[in-house]
Amino acid sequence: MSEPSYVENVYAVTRLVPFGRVTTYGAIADFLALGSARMVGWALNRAFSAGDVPAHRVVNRKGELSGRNHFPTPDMMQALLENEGIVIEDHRVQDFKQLLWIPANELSEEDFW
DNA sequence: CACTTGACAACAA
DNA sequence: CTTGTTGCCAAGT
Repeated sequence: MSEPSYVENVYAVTRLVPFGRVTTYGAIADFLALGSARMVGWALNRAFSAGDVPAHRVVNRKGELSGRNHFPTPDMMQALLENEGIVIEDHRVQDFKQLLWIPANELSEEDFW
């Protein structure tokens, strides 16, 4: 098997985000301990098209749906999140801090590898 | 090879 | 709220 690229790691972590929860670019970048938040954004850009990656659960550090514009339709991201019970207002996740799921804190690195 | 852009983060003013 | 700065790294021009 090919060695996991940075992009594949981002996909893997994104798939681990629980239903009804969200994570941030920084949280993923911190968990992977390489690259940067920018790389995560770059990777996620292809994520939704690449396969079954719940990219809608990834938001920026303010809880804003910064990537909604990259979905087939800008409304799709919010719709998907609301479908999971997440309340969105003004393109921002309400109770963001509560819903935030940080792999580095909720998950063991060894468990992921 | 040099420069710019990008679903960013974090802080400062 | 906006604007600016620094760090980060790949891809595009």
